[in-house]
Amino acid sequence: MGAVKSKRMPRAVREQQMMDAAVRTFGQRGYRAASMDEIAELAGVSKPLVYLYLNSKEELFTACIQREAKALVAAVRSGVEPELPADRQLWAGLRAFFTHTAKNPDGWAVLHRQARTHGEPFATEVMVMRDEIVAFVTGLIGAAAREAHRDPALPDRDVAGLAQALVGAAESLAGWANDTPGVSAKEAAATLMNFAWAGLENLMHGRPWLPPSQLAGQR
Amino acid sequence: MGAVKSKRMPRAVREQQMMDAAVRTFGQRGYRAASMDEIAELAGVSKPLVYLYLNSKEELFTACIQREAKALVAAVRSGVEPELPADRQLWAGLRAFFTHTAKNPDGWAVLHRQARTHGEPFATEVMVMRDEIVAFVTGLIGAAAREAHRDPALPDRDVAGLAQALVGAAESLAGWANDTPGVSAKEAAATLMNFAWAGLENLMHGRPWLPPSQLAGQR
Amino acid sequence: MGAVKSKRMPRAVREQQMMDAAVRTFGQRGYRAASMDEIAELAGVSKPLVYLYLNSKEELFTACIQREAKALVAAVRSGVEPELPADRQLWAGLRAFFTHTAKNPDGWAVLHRQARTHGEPFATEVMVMRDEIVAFVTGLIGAAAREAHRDPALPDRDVAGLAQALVGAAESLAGWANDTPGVSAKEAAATLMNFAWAGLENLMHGRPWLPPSQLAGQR
Amino acid sequence: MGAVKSKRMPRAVREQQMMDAAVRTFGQRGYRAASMDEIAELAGVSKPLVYLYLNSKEELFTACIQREAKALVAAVRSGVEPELPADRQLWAGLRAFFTHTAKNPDGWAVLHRQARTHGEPFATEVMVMRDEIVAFVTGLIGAAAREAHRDPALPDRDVAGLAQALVGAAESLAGWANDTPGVSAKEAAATLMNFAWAGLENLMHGRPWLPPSQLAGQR
DNA sequence: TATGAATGAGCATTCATTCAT
DNA sequence: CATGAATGAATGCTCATTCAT
Repeated sequence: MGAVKSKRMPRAVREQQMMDAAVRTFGQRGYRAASMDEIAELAGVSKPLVYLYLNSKEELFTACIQREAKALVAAVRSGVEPELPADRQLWAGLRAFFTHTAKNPDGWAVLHRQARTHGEPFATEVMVMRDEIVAFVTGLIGAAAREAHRDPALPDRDVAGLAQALVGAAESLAGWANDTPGVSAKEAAATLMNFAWAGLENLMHGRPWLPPSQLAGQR
Repeated sequence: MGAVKSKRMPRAVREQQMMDAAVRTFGQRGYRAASMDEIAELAGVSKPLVYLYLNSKEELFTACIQREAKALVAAVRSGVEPELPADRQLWAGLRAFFTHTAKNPDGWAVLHRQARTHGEPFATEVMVMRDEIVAFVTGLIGAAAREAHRDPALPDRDVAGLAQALVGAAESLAGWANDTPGVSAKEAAATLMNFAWAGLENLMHGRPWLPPSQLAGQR
Repeated sequence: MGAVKSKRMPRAVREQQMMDAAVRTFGQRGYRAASMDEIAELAGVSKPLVYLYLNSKEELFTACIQREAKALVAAVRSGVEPELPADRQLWAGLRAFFTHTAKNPDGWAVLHRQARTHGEPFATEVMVMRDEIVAFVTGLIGAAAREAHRDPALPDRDVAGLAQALVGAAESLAGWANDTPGVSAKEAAATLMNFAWAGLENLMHGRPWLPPSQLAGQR
Repeated sequence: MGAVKSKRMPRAVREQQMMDAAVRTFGQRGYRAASMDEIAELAGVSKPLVYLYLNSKEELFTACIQREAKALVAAVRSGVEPELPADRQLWAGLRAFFTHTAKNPDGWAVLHRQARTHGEPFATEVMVMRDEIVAFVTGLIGAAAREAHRDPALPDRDVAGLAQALVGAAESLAGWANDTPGVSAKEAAATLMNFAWAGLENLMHGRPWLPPSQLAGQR
């Protein structure tokens, strides 16, 4: 199960082993509670080698964040076919997302829990990736709205808020699916589609929910 | 700006000062990175006094979690009138929630980010509170479904998933509203209602979104 | 069993309560490990009062040593009748000694274990008392030697060494008797008399044990 | 006087240096009063290195106790020739004992004063060694009793008490010899043999000292 | 007489980080 | 390429001691 301990491996391989160990340790213990000793031991190398390759705890953590972020974005992207209608794209993206986070719980913990918890400069790293995903979702919602021939279009600001809500719900459900035995990636995706898409459709077709004070005039 | 440094205060007062400082420090730095020295200094007292009153870092953190959880639940409760229809109850609850988290960003950070990130025994404390809120939302969705004379009723399991998604989205939007200048509590609440309620209504009236493979037969 | 907690007691009484608590705590925990908090609590008073009456931990410990030393010497003295022959005086003294140490294990622990373990200035306090007892025993041995019409007399230096050995053996047996269930004061005293007196008699009558190198000429 | 401060020594050597420093510090100050800072400084290393090699203050103290106990037992053992008659074995053992304690006053203080004073788990460590020595002495007394064709034999319980007294006297004399200038190991051993052996011989030949109440019938 | 409130100083322990080989 | 040896700088926690009432 553990990596076979062998000497003289190429640098790239060793680096990946170290980062595997680091992601696991950071994901489970958190940034502060993870010790370089533990990471080095788990990676099967000496501590100075970790420093030789990755310079410092901070850089190591940053490298982990970047690697995991890249992997997550790649997974979502590779699940989506841009030709399909918006809801099927979203459905595919969510399934890829929940599948990836379920298969990489430590990586997901690093991105979602640890990186955002331990302040600058780590939070920024994740924000870049998150914004990329938010932009993708924003694009989908906009496209759907256009498909629905909605006129006037949903204000950009509203679209942004909805995308944030959707991505937030997805993040939260990912944690829930990982922590709740018996919840599959597909089920989590379906729950979210049910929760979100029908609501989005109503919006797109000009049937928003309105606060009570505005009920009189508009509903 | 800071409280006037005065000596010899009754224990109850000092304890609140210490916990204020602790919530702020824990919320911003995280459990591990926060030092008792910093907390004591921010509270304007010496470290031994913090230990005399609050015993240990762990107990102090737990006390913070409990105080903030109680305050949040109380805020949401006091915003809701149980006589109103389900959507207006939810609307009121969300406004109270976003208002409270906006006014207590550090308390919210302690509950949402730090407590859940730093493992047992802290996570459990928050779970109790969170489950209470999830149960409240679950009740609302169930009530709404009954009001809509839905038959057959939404399966319990689906309701649970939806409640999780809604609460998760709310938690995420709270962070977003806190971090994005110009987003008011009311706006966040409206975004979430729009996102969630219309979708819930579709579900309640038996119009779920269905994955592509089932489209042929069911839609 | 514990002291009844009542306010406004005369100083002398309070002081004794504090010293009782202190002797017990010092005896069981040791000088360093005993905390003023624990002593004050055990005495049923507040810490500042302990300081008001006894000034400092060091003075408190010294006071304990002196009180217990006085009590021990008084106990031994009161058990001895100076008219009796030397062996019966010693026998009476030893019984009184073992009886007292058995009834005051904490006091004895303070004197024998703690005071001598924690360096100056405490060791000196005990030495004064110990030397008094050694002098008493030295006197007895000398008297016995004269009774035996020993001529030439035992050299003073030998007598001193023997007294040291006897007192040391007594101290050690006191600990042994306290720690070994079922060993009475009388039994400990008898063991020591058997061990010591017969040997002393041989010496007094000019039949010393001699090291091997001197055997040829003297035995 | 002090060892030349040199860096980069093999672990085994450094460990001995640390334990030398620890024995000295613990012996003079006591377990609680000794600080790891002081030990590290005396050993000429930094504190983390002490922890790296010896894990904790408690383990360090235990390691000291075990090292010193082993050394003391080895010293006594190597001084004894099992072929000799009992009194000469005892004489040889005592000389070895007093010689060793005189050469290692701090080690002896650790074993005799500090370890037994500071409760579990340290006291147990010393007890093991002490019981070994008591057993050795018990064996000698028993052998001597048989050599003396004593019949009926001395009861086991009496032999045990005598061995305790002898070992206790030896321990006490070791402290006395260390603290009293001009008392050699040989002298201390001779004093104890004089004090003890002649008395033992009386016992072995059936001439015990009896308490006054029993004099009438038995002497 | 008696105490609740408060602290300066110290201690065991840990950790990220660097040399010398 | 790889590591055993080593440390400066915190950090959680405790304790003897004092002050204001």
